Amino acid sequence: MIMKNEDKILRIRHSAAHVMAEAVLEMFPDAKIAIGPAIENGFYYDFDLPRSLKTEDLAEIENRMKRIIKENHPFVKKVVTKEEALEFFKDQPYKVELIKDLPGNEEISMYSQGAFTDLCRGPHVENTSGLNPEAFKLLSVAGAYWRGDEKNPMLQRIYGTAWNSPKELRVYLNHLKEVEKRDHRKLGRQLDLFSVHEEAGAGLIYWHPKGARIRSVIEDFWKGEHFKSGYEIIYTPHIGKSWLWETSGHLDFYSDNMYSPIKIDNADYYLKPMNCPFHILIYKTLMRSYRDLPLRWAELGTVYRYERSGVLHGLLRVRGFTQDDAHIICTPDQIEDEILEVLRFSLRMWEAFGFKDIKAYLATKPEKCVGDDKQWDQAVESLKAAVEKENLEYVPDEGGGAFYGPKIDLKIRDALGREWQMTTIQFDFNLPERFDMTFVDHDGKEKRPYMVHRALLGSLERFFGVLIEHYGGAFPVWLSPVQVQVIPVAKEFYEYAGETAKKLMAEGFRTYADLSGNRLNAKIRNAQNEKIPYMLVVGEKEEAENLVSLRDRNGNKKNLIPLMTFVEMVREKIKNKVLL
RNA sequence: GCCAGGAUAGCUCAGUGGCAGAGCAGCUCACUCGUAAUGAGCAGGUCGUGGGUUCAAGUCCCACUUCUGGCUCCA
Repeated sequence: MIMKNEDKILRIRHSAAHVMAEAVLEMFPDAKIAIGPAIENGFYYDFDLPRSLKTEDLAEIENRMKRIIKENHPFVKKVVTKEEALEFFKDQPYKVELIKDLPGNEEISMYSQGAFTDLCRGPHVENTSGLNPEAFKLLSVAGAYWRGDEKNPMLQRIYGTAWNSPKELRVYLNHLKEVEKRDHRKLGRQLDLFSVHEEAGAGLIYWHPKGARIRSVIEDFWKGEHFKSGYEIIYTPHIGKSWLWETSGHLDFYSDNMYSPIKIDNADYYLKPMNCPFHILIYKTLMRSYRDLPLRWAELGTVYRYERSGVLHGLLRVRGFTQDDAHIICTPDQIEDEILEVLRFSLRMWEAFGFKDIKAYLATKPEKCVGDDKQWDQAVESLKAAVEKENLEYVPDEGGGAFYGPKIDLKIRDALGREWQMTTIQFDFNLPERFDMTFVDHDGKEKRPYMVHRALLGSLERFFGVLIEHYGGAFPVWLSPVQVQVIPVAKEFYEYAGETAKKLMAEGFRTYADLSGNRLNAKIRNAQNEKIPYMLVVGEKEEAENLVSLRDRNGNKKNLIPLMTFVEMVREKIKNKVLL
């Protein structure tokens, strides 16, 4: 039998989950088993156990799994009726629930290996010997609600990873190590980029000078690109009275994510969780003609959203963040061009920051929604047309749109192959209605404009987190907080080093001279650890003829070159936004 | 919020009921030192917070805060 590789690895992982369940049942004969699917890179199984598992238990489960694998049990499939299945699993309440929920026409099958039988659609490897006892590893124990619903009991989930060969397992474990090394929280501290202060509030980010330098470069670039692309930039307040949020509907459908109000002069003010209502108020300060549209208004708008304490995560999940937000307000016949242009803009942005692998997710009309079918169709069509024109791979999510409009989300793949959802381009049929936005059309009649909400980078915090991990802290020169470190070989050359740094600063570079008491080797090492792109070593030879000796962070050297040659070279690299 | 595991010097971590430790970073001093750590010395902690058990608590118990890995959700 020939099977595709993907199919084979799924069988291995799914079978590993069954073997794990068998091992756990050996240790806890009264355990209730829930579900155990194959997932990306591995598998898990959920159990209801008499006691909580410790990390040490994983080793024992692993050993039992190895033994079971070596015992060479075939995986045997058996097709049963619903009644037979219910009878067989009568002591397994989770299985009973699953069986009861199976549609009547579906074939019900069970798979057995050795002493273990599970309700399962399959497929599996033919025999436990199809698993390599040295090519899997149990990774962690975690809590997980039965069927992902927090009203249900919490089960214990064991995560594992399984591969074709021990070598593949080693590669994957190394990948995990690399992920850990690049963790933005770790690099954020090592490179002195940002911090979070528990005593001052979780999920709130402090940007240190070096992180803020990067942010400032990002913001400048972002603003420039927006002006070039026909956007205006606006600024709006951080709080708004309850009238605003009642009108927008946020107090009805978004209040779980909003903070309690602040009382000012007997009125309730809320921290903004979104920028849209503010932008709309600006729109409504004038009568708008079709001649004024499209309007493209962007804001680096800082919003605050309540996130449950358990989900906060470094820069990637926070309670206060700055969206690179914009609203496009246009007439129905402008919408297709506008969407295409936003998408192109977004792709240009990602390219500039070094991300090339991008996938689109298109979410269409859900059952419950506002707006009429014609609007939805046109909106979805314009989204589809745009991704197709750009030859972007896209995954449709039928019925996955919000009640107020369809959207495209872009997921970008980073250097480690992980996908991050960043860009969102979202129609809104709700707010124009609620705020009674209008424009005067050719015929002199007031009509409702289309509104599109979009964030390209998503939020600056989250984007920065992804950027740090993508580059492992070694940013391209144009983004590096320090671009050039001037390193004198001994005290007598400190003056020349200082002058050199001053000249570079005058040329617009971010640069320092290392005038510490350290020795040359230590200075190089420090610059290297800070991942500074360029080091200029200066000593007697350099000072005599106004030269510098270049060493980049990859260790490449170019000795005794004129300072201006270096300046021209780096200027080119910055212009082209290359790594080094 | 829920499940599990953590919180000890600025950082990384050791310390299993009996005098709070190490390395790095910091500070001081010495060293004429060419591409990834020069050496010596000094200083640094209410052991996350509050309560309890004990002759004695970093260590055991309870509550809270917060972090990590998940569940749910999302920029």
